[in-house]
Amino acid sequence: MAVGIRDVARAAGVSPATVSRVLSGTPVDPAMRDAVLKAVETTGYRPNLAARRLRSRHTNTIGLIVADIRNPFFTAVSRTIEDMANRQGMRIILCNTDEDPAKEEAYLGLMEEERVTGVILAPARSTRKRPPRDFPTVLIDRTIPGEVFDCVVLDNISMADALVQHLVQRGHRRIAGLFGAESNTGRERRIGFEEAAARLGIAATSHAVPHADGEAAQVLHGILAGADRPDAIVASNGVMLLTVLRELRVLGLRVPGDIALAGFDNNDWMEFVGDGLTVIEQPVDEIGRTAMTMLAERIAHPENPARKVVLQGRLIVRGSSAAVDAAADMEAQSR
Amino acid sequence: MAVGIRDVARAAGVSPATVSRVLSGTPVDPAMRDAVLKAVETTGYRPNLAARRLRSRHTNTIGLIVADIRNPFFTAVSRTIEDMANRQGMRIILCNTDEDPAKEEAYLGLMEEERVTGVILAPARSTRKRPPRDFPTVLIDRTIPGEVFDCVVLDNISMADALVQHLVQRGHRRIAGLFGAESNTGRERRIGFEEAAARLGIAATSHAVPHADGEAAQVLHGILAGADRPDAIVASNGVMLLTVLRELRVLGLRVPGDIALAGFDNNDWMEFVGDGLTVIEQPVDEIGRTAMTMLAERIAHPENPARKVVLQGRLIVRGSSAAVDAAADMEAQSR
DNA sequence: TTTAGCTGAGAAAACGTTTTCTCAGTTCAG
DNA sequence: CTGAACTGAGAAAACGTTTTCTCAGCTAAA
Repeated sequence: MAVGIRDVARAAGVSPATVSRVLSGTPVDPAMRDAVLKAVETTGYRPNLAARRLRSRHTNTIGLIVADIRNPFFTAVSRTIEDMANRQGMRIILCNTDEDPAKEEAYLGLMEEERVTGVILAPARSTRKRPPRDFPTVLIDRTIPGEVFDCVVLDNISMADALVQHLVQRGHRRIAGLFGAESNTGRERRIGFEEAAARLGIAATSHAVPHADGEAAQVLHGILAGADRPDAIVASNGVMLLTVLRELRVLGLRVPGDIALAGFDNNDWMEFVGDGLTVIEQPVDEIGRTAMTMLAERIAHPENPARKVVLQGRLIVRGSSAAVDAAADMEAQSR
Repeated sequence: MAVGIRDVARAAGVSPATVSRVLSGTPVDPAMRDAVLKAVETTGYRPNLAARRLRSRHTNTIGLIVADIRNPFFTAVSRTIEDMANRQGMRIILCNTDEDPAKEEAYLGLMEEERVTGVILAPARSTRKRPPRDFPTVLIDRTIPGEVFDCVVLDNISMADALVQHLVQRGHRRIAGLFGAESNTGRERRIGFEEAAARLGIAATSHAVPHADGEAAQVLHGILAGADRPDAIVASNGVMLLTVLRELRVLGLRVPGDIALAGFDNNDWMEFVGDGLTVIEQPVDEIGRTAMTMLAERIAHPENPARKVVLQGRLIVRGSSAAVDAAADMEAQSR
């Protein structure tokens, strides 16, 4: 029933080894080559990848482990990675951890059983220590505290700083920042936020927002309904930004009329809420490409020291006074 | 170096076959069982999935082929599918076709080489004929014209109808519909749109919008800048909806003040643009679950006739007059 | 007690490739 | 012209499992 390499060999009048050689590009007598290719055609032969992987000991498979593919940041990075992998004849196995270290652990174990060529991992928030594995790994989005690892991350401190700077430039003086406390990403953004506020001498307060959605709204309610309401909010990630929007609507506050709002991660709809949301856009494409490249280099040179690549994001200014800001920027620069 | 099943067998003082039996749950003497499990522990044994797949002839892998994982509809469905698959000990291979039939074809070929257990496929727009494959397949989102196949799709006609009905109920009388002409999904939604308009006796015009983004904007411009501008627009999918929003902003038209806008596919940000966008929400979770279930049934009963499952969406009414509508609905129902 | 049937575990085959080994036929230097 | 080195393709081994085969030791029926 199923046609194997020996059937092709028989049809072409050669040995299975020769068929294998033709298929893998090893130089072979042209006449034989043609006969084999024709036999492949007529028999409808399809190589069995499981057998190939078992014998050849490379799987051409990379594992991609993220918290949740529905997070647009991960979606975008995944897409770039899948594209690159496909072009290199590689397969992607996609895994969602839901920020659960146990699930992450289970998937990493699975990757070992798959004998993957490598793994690109966005660690769960609370991952503390990465047990050494048998495969090369590149971290994206987050690092693991105290561990030196190949990773490609955003320059969170600078980007948060840029956001504050922008808001101050727009005239805001009472800025509240909402940050996740459990990931290094959230912590770094908070540092950048606080440093910028201190440097610019404004009254900014940063808050650690619990991950549970209900609690986040509660914290937020306290901030917004309090005595001196901030005139601008910085949200540390996409989920938080939506939570803020929801709470603002509950309180009947308009953006940007009553309060300004800025955040991280750009999405195609952001130009349409209010007068447009100002955000830091992550270089998702570059992150994906860099991760794949680093993985390839790690595979080629297992003994090289770990590298940390820190990429810059892009401030996307939106809103009614965008033109004004641009003018101010130019003026500032010409000085 | 690498520890195999024979190493475990040696450590446990049993034969490799027994180790295999323990691991696969075949009943085995409890004492031996414990010895094997301990040996697995101490040796750090990890089964080699390639070998297991080769010998056992099932891969526990399902292929998931979509146009673009960045489309939130596919993202959501993928997530559900990955979850279910994981729970059943199955792996997912993710493929993006970019609506390119050649890429789709290549990926289907790849799935054969992987000897996948089955495939869940969202056909490319222009896929006309599906060559028979060696694996069970379930289609999602779109069908293939003239082919009878297991598939799970939205009741596009009814849903488009519901959208028109809703807009008319809100007092709109000149509705323009924008539909993709190349997919059966777009065509069905157009039919529902036109049927509803005819039945309700309103002046609705439906347009086939080319896929290329530039052209779409151009067509749209013609519609919106024309003599009698429609008072409501129905966008057949998420991409088109964003194109409309963009064009409306270019023309300085406000939603819903100057013109109403409704569409397909619900997203978490839609409550924040204008007074909220009214859409048909697809039952993404149910689509994913159904697809997986159908795949399992197809595998169990290869000879059963193909089934087409048509699911209903949910009309999510948003916007300033939502309360008014709800009242109107209740009144209508009490009659 | 004898023996037919059953049970459970080890031995060996099998899965479909790639890779190593081998060897006949060539080439080329001395 | 001889023989050493090379070339290219077939034969056979190997990859790490699961499954089939086999057989010793039991159980239970006659």
